[in-house]
Formats: sequence, structure tokens, C-alpha cells
Amino acid sequence: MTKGNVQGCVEDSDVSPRDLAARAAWLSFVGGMTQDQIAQELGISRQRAQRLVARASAEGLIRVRIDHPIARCLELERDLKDRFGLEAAWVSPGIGTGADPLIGLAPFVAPVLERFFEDTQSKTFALGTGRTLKTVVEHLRTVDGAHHKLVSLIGNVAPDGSASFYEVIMRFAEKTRAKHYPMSAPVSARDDAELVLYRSLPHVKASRALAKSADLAIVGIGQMGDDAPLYVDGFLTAEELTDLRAAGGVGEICGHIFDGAGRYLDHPVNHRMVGVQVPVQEMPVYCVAAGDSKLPALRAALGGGLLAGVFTDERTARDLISQ
Amino acid sequence: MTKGNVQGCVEDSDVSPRDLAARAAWLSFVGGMTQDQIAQELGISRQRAQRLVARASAEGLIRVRIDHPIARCLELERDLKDRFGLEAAWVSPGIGTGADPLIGLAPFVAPVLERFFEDTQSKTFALGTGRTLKTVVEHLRTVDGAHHKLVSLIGNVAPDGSASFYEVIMRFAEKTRAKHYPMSAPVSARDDAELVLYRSLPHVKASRALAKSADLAIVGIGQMGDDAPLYVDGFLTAEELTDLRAAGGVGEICGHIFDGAGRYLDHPVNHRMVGVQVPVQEMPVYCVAAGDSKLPALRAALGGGLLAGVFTDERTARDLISQ
DNA sequence: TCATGATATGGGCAAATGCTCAAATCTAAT
DNA sequence: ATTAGATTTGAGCATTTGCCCATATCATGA
Repeated sequence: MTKGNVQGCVEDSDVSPRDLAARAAWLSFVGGMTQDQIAQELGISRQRAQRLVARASAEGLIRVRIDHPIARCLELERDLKDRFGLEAAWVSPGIGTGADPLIGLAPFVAPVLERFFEDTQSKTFALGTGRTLKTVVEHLRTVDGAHHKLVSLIGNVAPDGSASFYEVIMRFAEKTRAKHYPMSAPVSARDDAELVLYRSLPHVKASRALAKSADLAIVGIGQMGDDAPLYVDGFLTAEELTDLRAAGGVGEICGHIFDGAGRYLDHPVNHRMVGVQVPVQEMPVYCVAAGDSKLPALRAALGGGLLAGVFTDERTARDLISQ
Repeated sequence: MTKGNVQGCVEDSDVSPRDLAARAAWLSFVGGMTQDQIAQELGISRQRAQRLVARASAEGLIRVRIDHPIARCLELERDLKDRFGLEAAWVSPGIGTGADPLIGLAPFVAPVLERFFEDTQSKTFALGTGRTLKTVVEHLRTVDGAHHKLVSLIGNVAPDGSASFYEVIMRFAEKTRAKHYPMSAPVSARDDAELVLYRSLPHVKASRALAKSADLAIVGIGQMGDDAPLYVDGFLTAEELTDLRAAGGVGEICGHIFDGAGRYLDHPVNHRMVGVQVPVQEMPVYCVAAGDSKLPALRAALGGGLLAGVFTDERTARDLISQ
């Protein structure tokens, strides 16, 4: 009667709890073992085994991928490309109605980005910010992308002086070990003098120059409803928001607001951004976005040729295409 | 009360069963939904949902990876590299004792190979054969490696004239879309005249030349016990097997038999192979192998410098290192 | 048209899993 | 050394899952 520990793993007293969790998850998912078997193999209780597996899942140690392109999603990808003249489109299968679309989109996008980073050719990636991108980065696995460069398209300091909460470049760099160039400056200047000042700072200058010369930009998109992220996070006052909407603003990319035809507004708010307006001329811009609220913004950006590629979910893709 | 079908998926009568299975698996694994919820979302019965998810797993539509290097495995990798002067080593966590080590090793190796193929730089990969490699290939996902070349190190015709059962290059090519160059000839010639004939065939010549100029070789390893694969598959007679063992043979790579010090035997059987003797001088050779039975062969190959890299499991790694 | 075999479907049940709660153990500050 | 707070552990139980079996549906050929 074998009582576990046969692999010579658990008696090593210094294994970290995460290692044990990973091992339990491995036995469960790859080995197809039941929790009782895992418990026996590892010499622990059934409950502990269950907790370890649950923990491994919760901590994102487990990556599940569906390796079968669903016909309907492929079709939507094709339609999106045709309709908006995109060079690339990815459509994730829909998660149950009502659920946060990011639950499905982020784990779907992450492996695609991983592939970008596994290329041995050195590239520079320009990054936006936001909850969407942040969630995607959390689903990235660690890849060796030390030969790439990451540069932020947008400042990292919120109006209250705090570091912007949804900044993604640092987390991205953690996962890829790429050299990273955050834009260490406020997102938005308060007046023209400040703008000139910030833009004259050497490191800001360098970041802006690098951003403009990137090989690919990956951005999110913001809507301009009552809960517009720019407003909620304090980058816009209520008056400015109203004003921008009156001027036709329906969405923003990296804080630069555009109208329903995808034309950037000629508005002071747009002129005060310290970061760069996404240079759609110079590089492909790929946008990650899904959800009803983002639909008008996304439609405008796509229609106006602001994007060269899009990651979205089935539901949003369908809505984009059906007029 | 929503009765499902909201995503506009299931009413499309022409969705393939596989698509539905993939979608159910997506909802289950990524969406974390219960089978009842999946059933409702897809407008099917609970049992059907369960069957779809099971089917997706069975058909390999699901890829689970543990994205956490277990300390003990890393340690073993380091030890293997130090001990045998390897440039690379990968050690998969052990699956329960007694189980086929390939259950754990194959899903562990596959993603590593995928990465090799996702490189944009064109490469030529030389491949061996065998049950181990075949199982690994089954765990590969589809990657776009159309710019690479695959070449077989060994003939693909068994002594009875059938195509060799464990040939991997075709399956490999299916997964990667790479150009492939099988060696369309018998594995072994019956005499010197036949050998000269086969080797003079233009396509064999070309394959052999390409194989010798590959950038990386990926091979399995065979043992020389009573159930030696070369013997079981009819490439050796019982007498030859006995003879080779008496001459010190403990293992083989691509049909070329070597002794306990990793020196190829000067034996007629070795001279009749139509394929190439793995050109360890000209390229790195990585070997995938695990299991007690392969231990002597693996130890000899590693000790004799026949390999530049190894994929194995925890148990085998531990045994290799502990003398 | 009907018979026949193969495949798919849903009910029912045993096994496996996830979760809550109380006890135990550990940590750290007095 | 002691105690308050936090974390971990295992028992019990409700939920979920996997699987067997009887029935229904489908395809095929007489």
C-alpha cells in the first residue's frame, strides 16, 4: 500500500505553497486524477488537495485554451475585416449573456499577444491603458520577450498625482521581461504652458519619439457616456464631458476624443494630452474592446479608419456588423 | 425568462458538432459555468452539455497548461544541464506513479515545440520517429509554421512494406503546415547493394542532405531490452538483438545502436540504416524520453554527448542524476 | 414501405467536488 | 510567556458531475 510521496516531492520541506498548488493542478488537469488520488499521491488530505487546485485556478496558474476555431467566430472575423478594411480581427466565443465580456475576451487575447512576443525579431510595441488591457495582461503567461521594447502611449500620472490605476506597461514588462519605457508624466496638462513643459522633458520626448516609431500599437477604447472612464477617473470635469459630447465626441483612444465618423475633435481637451495621438499612419493599431457600452466608440473608430485590427467578442462583433 | 440561444449560435443549423463541443468547453472552462447553465445558454439538455464538454476534452480541443515552473523541476533541469553539459533541459512534473509517463510528458513538451515553430525565422527541423514523438505531436496545437521545413531522419517503410506506424513527420506537418520531406524509403536495407541503391535515389539523397543541414533535430530514444522497439516492429531479428546486446548495445536513436558509453556500434545492423546517423556534430539534438525502461539508453546517450538537450519527466530526471 | 443496426437522448444514481463552519495552528506584539 | 488576530485544517453537507441504461431517432438496404 503506497502512501504517496513516491515522486520525492513533498518530503522536500522547502517546496513553496504555489509549487504544491501547481503540482496538484497538474495532477488534476493533466493527469486526470481525482482529488482523493491527488491527496494520496501528495500525502495530504482531500480537502487540502481541493484547496490547492482551487487556488491554482484562482491565482491563474492554469491556462485553459480551446484549440478549435469555432466556425461562427471565424466568419465574424472575416466579416469584420471585409467591412472595415482591417488587416486582422479576432473574435472570441461569447460567454453567457450579461456576464462581463472580458471574462471571455481576455483569456482569448492573451495567447495571441504571447505569440507577438515570442517572435525572435525585435519589435517595439506601443501600449495604451485601461481596464481592458489590464485584464488581458493578467492573462498573459510569462514569455521571454527581453529583446522587445514596450513604450507607453500615454502619461502615467492621474490628475490627483497618483499613478494611473490602469497602467499596463509595467505589468506587461513583468510578464515579457521586455525593456519598457513608461511615459512618466501626467496624462493631461492643465494648460498650454504645462504641456510645453512636460513635452520638453527629455524622458517624455524620448518616450513620445519611441512611441511614434513603434511597430505595433495595442490600445483599448473608451466610451463617452455618463460613466466615461475619462470622467470617472477625473481626467474630465462634468462640464467638459457635456461639452465634448455636444461637439460630437463618442469615444476616445488613449485620451484623444473622436466623433462618430472617427475624426479627432478640435477641442482643448484633446490638445492638452501629454501622450501621443495614436499614430495610425505610421503603424498598425490593434484595439481590444467588447461590450455594449463600447459599441458606438468602436464603430466610429473602425469606420473612421483609426484601427488596423480589432479583438472583440462574438456579441460585439455581431452588433458591429449588423449595422 | 431567457431560454438561451441569445448569442445567435445554436439556431444556425449548420454549426458542426465540434464547434458546439468547443463552445460548450469554452463556456465550461473559461466561463466557469455549470453544466446546467451551459445547457440553458445553448438551449440543450444538461446531459448533452456534459457530453459535449467530455467530447471536447477527449478530442483534444482543450489545452490545459500549468503556467508555474515548479521549483523542484527547475532544479532538476539545472542539474541535468550541469551534469551532462546540455544546452537545454525540460523536466515535466511527475504524473502519479505507475502511469504512462507520456501522459504528463507529451502535454508538457508540446507547447515548447510550438514555440520553436512560432519563430518567424525559417528553420529546418530534423525529426525521428517512435511512440513518444507521435504522442507529443498529438498534443501540438495548430501553429502557422509554413515557413519552416521538416525533414525525417529515418526511412518510413517497415520491413513488411507498410508505412512505419510511428512516423511523425506527416502529423507534424499537418499541425504546422510546414513543408515536409519524409524519407520515402525503407528504414533499413537488407544488404549493401540495396543500401547503395536506396541512398542513390534522388529523393533519398535530397532528404539525407537536408537532414544533415537541419538547424535542430528532435528525436526519441529506444531501449534494447526484450521488448526493444526495433525488435518488436520487426527491424531486428531475435538473433540480431542478442548479438547487439552482446556487443554492448544499450539504446538506439533513429535506429542507430550505441553502447553504454554512447558510442555507436560498428555492427552490420547500424551500417544498413538508410537514414542518417544523428549528426550531433552539425546541429543540436534534443531527445524526448521518459520511463524506467529508457533509463540506460538515455544515460548512455547523455554521457556520450549524443544529445544537446533533453525533455523528460521528474522521475526519470531524478534517476538520471542520482547516478 | 419496412426492418435493422447504429447513434443520440434524457432519467436516475453514485461518485466527485465545492463550500461553510468550527476547531486548531501559527504569528507577532506585549 | 501570553494573548489577540490571522491563517490553516478537516468534518459535514449541498451541489455538480460522470456514467449506465432504457428509449427514441436516424440512416441504410431489402
